[in-house]
Amino acid sequence: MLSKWPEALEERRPESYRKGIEDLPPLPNDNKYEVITLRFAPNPDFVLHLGSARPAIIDYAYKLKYEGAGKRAKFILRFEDTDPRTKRPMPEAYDAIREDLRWLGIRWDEEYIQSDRMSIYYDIAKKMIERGGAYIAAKGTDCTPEDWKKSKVTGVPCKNRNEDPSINLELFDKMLEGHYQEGEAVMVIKTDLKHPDPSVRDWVAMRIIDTTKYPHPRVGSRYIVWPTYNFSVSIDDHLMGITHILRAQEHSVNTVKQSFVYAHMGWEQPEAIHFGRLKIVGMTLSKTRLKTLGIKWDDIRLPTLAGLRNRGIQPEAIWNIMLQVGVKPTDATITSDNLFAENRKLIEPKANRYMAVINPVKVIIDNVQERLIARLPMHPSYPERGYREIILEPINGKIELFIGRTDYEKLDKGSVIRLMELVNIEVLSKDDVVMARIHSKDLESARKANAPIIQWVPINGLPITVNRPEGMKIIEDKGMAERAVAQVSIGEIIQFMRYGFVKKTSKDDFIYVHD
RNA sequence: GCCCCGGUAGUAUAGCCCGGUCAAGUAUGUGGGCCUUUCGAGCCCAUGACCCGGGUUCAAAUCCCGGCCGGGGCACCA
Repeated sequence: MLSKWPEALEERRPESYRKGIEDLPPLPNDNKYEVITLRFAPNPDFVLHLGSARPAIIDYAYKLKYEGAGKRAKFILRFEDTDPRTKRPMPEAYDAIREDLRWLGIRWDEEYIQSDRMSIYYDIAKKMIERGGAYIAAKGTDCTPEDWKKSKVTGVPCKNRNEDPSINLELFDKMLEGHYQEGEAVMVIKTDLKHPDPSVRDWVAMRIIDTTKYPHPRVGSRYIVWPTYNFSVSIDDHLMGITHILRAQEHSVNTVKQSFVYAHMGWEQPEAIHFGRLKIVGMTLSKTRLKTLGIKWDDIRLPTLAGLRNRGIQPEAIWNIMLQVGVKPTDATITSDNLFAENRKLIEPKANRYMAVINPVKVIIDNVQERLIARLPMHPSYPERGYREIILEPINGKIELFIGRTDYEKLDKGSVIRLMELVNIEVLSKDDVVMARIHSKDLESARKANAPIIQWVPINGLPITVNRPEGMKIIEDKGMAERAVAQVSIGEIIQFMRYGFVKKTSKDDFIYVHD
């Protein structure tokens, strides 16, 4: 079992994942299938976000679960890009999605792109017509697209529905040859004209898209006849041997629609499991809304995987959330605090501690005779990671340093505070700067005086900027950090004590991860 | 309007198919305590839920009916 884990995950905390995976309910009729085959089928019109990552993680979790139980299992990645007009694929999305999946520790056994498989869909379409499972509604025949639409309301089949397959095959060839413009001809699956759900009645399987006007980013204008979602999915799921389909509730009617393709072709329909919608309070998971924001898809304000990755969220945190939410058909509402709490558990032991102050205010400690030395642990729970020292030399009997604005505001004349690991001071006056004198040195005295313990930065600290997302805004927190922060490598997550976890992005820039 | 699918503590989830062991488990949150030179983590204690009404039954979170509430679908989108 453990050997099946991608290295990225194995390095971290495989036990907890394993536990979550074991707890997943078994898939229906799992004994019936020799190889449990699952697929993740994104539309490459955008990158993955928290909502679209759910089926990917759950599918992959099931693969691991069954492999762990000694059964064969397969995970297939399939790009569904059969609409160059209204859901135009984003050329960068193919690679971006692959990267998102790899970041999640997901590996796929096979990969397909639907726009490469057009001849397969044409082939099956012809077989469907031959078998009398589909017909063409076309301009200039006794069954125009308008007639077909009417037939769904009246229940009276339009003429081509009962025609000999050869007539419909001929019309289909005319579609392929370009005799018809957009909207002038469609191939329709015969279902049930009296079905209680009107959308199930004789639905469109093939339609014409003018790819000279809307070229496909991968195959350009090579094809004008395109399969619809339900048709291409039915075909691919069968041809790829998919045994179980896990998808959102919004697809439940599609299972009904697709059953007619399976019935006409004499194929066995895969098991479908539908789960409810995932909502994150305060974040939109609507692709169309995210796209219209006009900011890049990996921006730290967005709930895209790329955005979360840049923000400093660990892939395991996303796994944990998804496994907790599971596969129930009910909707689930989680908060970003849930995600941050999971992430905190993961980064807390790794992140070393440093001091930084936001909006610095100067403190002058007067009448200091000897130098002061602070010895700070890199991480209080792991003393073996070592310490660093900050030495403050008095100049003319004075030591100057910075504290943060919010701490400054809580001070009054006479307040006693402890500068962490350094000294206890008493405030003498408070103007643009704080004048203070040494009150005592040891921690016990600070406790006795009920002195708050605050972080500080020496006068020669490093200027820093922390970019802190708040809703759709990014707040720039400007401040100073102790010089040891210069040694932190780019990309590393550390904690600025009493402020929060931050990720270093350049010499003096940081991203606020969460508190 | 029509057609599906749901409703267990603040949130998430287990239990429901196969009624009793459920005066409902777990996680997280919240309150309190311990620990700790930040925060967090950790440990201990506490808090808190079966949508409502009928029915079946010796017995209902679990089965049936009705209501209410929520979600989804009703495309030549996926």
